[in-house]
Amino acid sequence: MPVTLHDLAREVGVSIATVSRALSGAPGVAEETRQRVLAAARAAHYRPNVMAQRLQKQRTDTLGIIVPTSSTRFGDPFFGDFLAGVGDKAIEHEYDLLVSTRAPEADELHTYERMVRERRVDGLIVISTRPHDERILYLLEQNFPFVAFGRSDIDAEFPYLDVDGEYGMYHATRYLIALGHRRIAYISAPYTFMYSTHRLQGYRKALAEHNIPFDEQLIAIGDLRDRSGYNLTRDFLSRENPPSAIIACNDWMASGAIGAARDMGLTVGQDLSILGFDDVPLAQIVHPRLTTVHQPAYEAGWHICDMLIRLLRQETLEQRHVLLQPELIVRESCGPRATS
Amino acid sequence: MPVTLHDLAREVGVSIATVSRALSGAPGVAEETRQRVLAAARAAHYRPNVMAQRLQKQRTDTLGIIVPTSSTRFGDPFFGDFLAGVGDKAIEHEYDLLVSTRAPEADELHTYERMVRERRVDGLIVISTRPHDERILYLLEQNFPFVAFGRSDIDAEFPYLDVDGEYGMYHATRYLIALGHRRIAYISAPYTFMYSTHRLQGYRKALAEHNIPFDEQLIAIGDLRDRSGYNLTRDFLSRENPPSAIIACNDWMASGAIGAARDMGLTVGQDLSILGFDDVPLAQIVHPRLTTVHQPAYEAGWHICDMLIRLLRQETLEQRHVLLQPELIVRESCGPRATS
DNA sequence: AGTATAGATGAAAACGTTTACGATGTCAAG
DNA sequence: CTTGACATCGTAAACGTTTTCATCTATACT
Repeated sequence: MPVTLHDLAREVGVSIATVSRALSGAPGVAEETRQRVLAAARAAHYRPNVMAQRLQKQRTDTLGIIVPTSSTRFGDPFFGDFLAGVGDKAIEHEYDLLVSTRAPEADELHTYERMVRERRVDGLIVISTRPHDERILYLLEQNFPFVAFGRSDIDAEFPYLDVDGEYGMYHATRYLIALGHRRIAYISAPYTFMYSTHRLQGYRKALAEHNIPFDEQLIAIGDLRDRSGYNLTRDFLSRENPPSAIIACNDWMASGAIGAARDMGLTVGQDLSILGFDDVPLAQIVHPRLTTVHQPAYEAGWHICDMLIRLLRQETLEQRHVLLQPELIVRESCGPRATS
Repeated sequence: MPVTLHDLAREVGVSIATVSRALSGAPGVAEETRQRVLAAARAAHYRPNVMAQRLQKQRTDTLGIIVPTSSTRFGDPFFGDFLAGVGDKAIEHEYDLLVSTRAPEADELHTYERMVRERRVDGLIVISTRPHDERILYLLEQNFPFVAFGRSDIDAEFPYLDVDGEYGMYHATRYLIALGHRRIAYISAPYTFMYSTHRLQGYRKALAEHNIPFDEQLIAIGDLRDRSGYNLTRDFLSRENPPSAIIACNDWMASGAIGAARDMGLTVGQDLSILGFDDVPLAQIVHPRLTTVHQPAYEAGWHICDMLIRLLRQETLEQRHVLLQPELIVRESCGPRATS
């Protein structure tokens, strides 16, 4: 039913080859003919069949991203912003964006194979990288174009963009130290995320620089949700020698920590300092407003997508490894150590 | 380079038609041949070229959803959850999910045309419906399969799933009235969203039932962000006869309202009652925890996607119009009217 | 006038599938 | 032995493009 090149060709009285050339702007067609074709196309509301184009061109003009919905990550506004950045960039260059949630029961690599082997997409964006990331190893092995959001510790080079978690945590920790804190608890993200390690590094580096011994007891691992921030904070605060400050690996856990402190009768920002990571909108809503490390989610998505598109177009990337330096946003949840 | 049907055919010594039949499970191929083909396919790691299949079948096996990134909606975790529900359902039935952000400068309908006329997707999910929704009119006119999240006021029937905002607001308002409140301010969403009207209806209905006159002065329109909730609340509270309760059309504005009340020295839940809508994770984090109307975002996305797939498979929908009744979640942000 | 050249066009192959149709072979019933 | 039914398989068309190559015409040059 929809109008095809063939229809237009018959209409105008030329061959489909000429129509194709006229519409694509290819050289080798008389200006007068081109105008006739364009007029006919407009009149008939012609639109190309993209599937036919894709089969012919052996390109899908589609980018893919696979997100685990089971994890906490999808409901996180950080992710929504990231995706918005990716999407805006993609459409700017007329790429489609295929978002696939990972079927929970299925093997994760199976989802990647589906994308790669069945040629559903031209390139992939890999998010929340992990140590020894098998997805990256697979894509490298298949020689499939991708850009990762985050680094990994595998023994191979690949293009990525990452927010420098070590840098961010280093400065956050220094900030707390400058405020007089010495016992700073740290609520980490699970070590299955590569960034956990980096951020912890920054924390340790700042401590070391100020000759504060690293205390294993002050490290806890949360699940990124506010509930675990709450529980772990209650745990920390009920010890005999409680910390005077707590750093959480994301704003949700930090917000949970604020709730715990409040429930235990402490004034956050005075009796206890709490510092987050991400700077999601929530950070400005909780009371007191959260001092945190800002991750430019939208920009990161935008930039990664840009890198991937350049990769696909064979343009040389000026930088295959981008490390963004996050900024510490000082609000009200941290203060000088209470002199008790 | 990748292996095709043709390669397999040559390998096994049969025609590509037989190979195709064997792989697809179609009848008319000897069991012994089928096994040989399957073995060869496995050995060669054969995967079909989906673009070729799509061109041939005239189906894309892809669902589309278009999201405006400029609006506040994308960063909203509500939307992330919704999308997760859609994505999980889609992959369950082996559909791809195409997520397109609307190019901000471009005409919105242009994005829909791209999807429909160029046959990028088999069906669409239309979100945040509006009064006289031109997108719906367009899809109806093109006879293109879609399911809407939300109703509209246009003069035509179409399949949708909606959360009954009138029901939700009606019960929320009744709840406040039962607590003794009479002057209940209402921070609406912009009327460009269809649900704004419904929710306001529920509010008015509850008032009318209790013979409380509707006061235009108590209605304000926010932009869904916490900032506007904050500003409008300060505005309400600085009047000579301030309301004793405030309903906001989403949790973000409600959270902003909580901040404003706090800044003005009021204790939320005692001096002032605040009620939200959506029940995003934030609602449990703010202090006091927000009494709000729960919208099942994930389930809604899941269900809508299910409806769309059934539509595409020509199965008859048991219900073309689904109205979910949201539940009031009572927490701590509302209390009896202060007897001053 | 003859010929080289450039520009415009069409025929046809190709992309990798699915499927309608026809051909072949086998076997049982008449 | 003939006939029909059935199972199996191959041929070829189709899906709607893009692109290579050959053809044709008109112009310009010798």
